[in-house]
Amino acid sequence: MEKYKFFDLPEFSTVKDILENERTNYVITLFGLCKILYAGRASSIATYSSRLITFKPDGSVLVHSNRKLKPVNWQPSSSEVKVEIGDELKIYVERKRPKEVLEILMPIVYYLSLSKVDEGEFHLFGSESEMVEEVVKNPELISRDFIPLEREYQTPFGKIDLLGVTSTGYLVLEFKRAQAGLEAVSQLKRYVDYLSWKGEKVRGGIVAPSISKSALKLLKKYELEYFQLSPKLLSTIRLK
Amino acid sequence: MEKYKFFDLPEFSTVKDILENERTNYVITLFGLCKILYAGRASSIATYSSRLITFKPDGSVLVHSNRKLKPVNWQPSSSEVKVEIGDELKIYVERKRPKEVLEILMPIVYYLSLSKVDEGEFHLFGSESEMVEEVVKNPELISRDFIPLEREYQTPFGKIDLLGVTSTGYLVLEFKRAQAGLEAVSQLKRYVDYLSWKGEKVRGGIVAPSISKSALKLLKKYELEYFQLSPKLLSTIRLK
DNA sequence: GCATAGATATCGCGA
DNA sequence: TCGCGATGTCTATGC
Repeated sequence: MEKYKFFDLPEFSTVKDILENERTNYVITLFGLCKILYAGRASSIATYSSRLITFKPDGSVLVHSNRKLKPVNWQPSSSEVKVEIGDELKIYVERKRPKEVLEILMPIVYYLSLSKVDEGEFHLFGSESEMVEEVVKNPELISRDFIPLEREYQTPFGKIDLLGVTSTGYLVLEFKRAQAGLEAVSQLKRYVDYLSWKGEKVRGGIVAPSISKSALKLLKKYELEYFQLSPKLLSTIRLK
Repeated sequence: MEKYKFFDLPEFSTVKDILENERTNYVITLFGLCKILYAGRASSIATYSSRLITFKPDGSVLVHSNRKLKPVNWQPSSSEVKVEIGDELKIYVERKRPKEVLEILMPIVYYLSLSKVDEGEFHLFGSESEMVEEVVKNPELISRDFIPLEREYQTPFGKIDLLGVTSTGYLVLEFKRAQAGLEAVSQLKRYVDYLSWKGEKVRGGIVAPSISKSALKLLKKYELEYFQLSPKLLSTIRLK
């Protein structure tokens, strides 16, 4: 199988044939004029304009304009693609659950390319779960008397990142890899409320590299605590 | 200016020249073998693999594998691109704040394309703010005695979607365009707590098309309310 | 520039 | 399948 193929100003029939028969083998890119209708969880219209459209083997579809990271329109993986030929090329991308349809109308396709794209290996460092691991290994990062009990402790109102005990009772820890905001405090409060309702003696703390001023204010109103800790990045990758 | 250009197995010098001189005019797509290092808010390594790399005029960069919607690596708009030629082609994409670097190493570029992509018009229907508008116009959707006072009412602990009054006092409404979960309840509780601390008589309600079981349970624990309402989609766009 | 919250969020995980 | 929460979330908006 070739690494890639390229079609200059392809006929509609060529595009239809390729989208129907090669979609699961190649990443297919169309560049052309298109109008896009979307209906599903929301609905949208994108008027005729030159855009780049990408179809992936898993059924993902992305429609990109000339700016920003996010596509103008899209369809997540496990979508089905159907093509009809009329005055325009009509491409329907349908997703079953939730039921959503993307309708791509193209009066002209400037080019089409097929690329044999692979998955490759990928490793990320500096996630929230790595911070939790760090504290489990070194509980004294929180306090001298902190003993971790359970990660991802299930409550009826969500999972506690790390539940432990100190000399004064339970300690609920909510971790954030970036600055903690109001949302983090509300989330922690929810878990602490639950244990309190159960009659437990419980404290709660946010573990994050920083916390916003209003989040800190709210934290204090709720009588919760803040522990400063940053995620560890991979030492071999460095900013110049 | 041409609508697009295509280069089969371009020399490194050609890729460098184009990335340096045409990046603000065209959306540039590279298909080739690449290894990717990222360092910034987190850090990551993506091992050598065939991927599609897109550079947009605003500085956005996307690296796509063969599956899923989200790029493997990326850099948001306002990033700078630098190219160096050695044994491999080295592309550095740097973002100032937060300081982040993407390092793309390519032993081979299979093809390069330049596409004159436009922005186009875009309209979306069915957002949360449309639901708020609907309730402001028809307050009886909430209750006979509900009078809306202010949208996006600022508190020190976040914005209230819609603040109003009923015969029993203030009513804080938190809207969700999709099913409300625990997070929505915690958010609402935060606003209600604030007004309570101020000494106001206040009720709170979630306005959403549905609510999860545990969220409903938490809502009742907190003595908050639920109002069923769905976002309106554009009637001219219909699922078949 | 900072913070807050929405999003067709997407995605992975666990029950 | 559903629900929940992290995400290098991104993005728009208001202060």
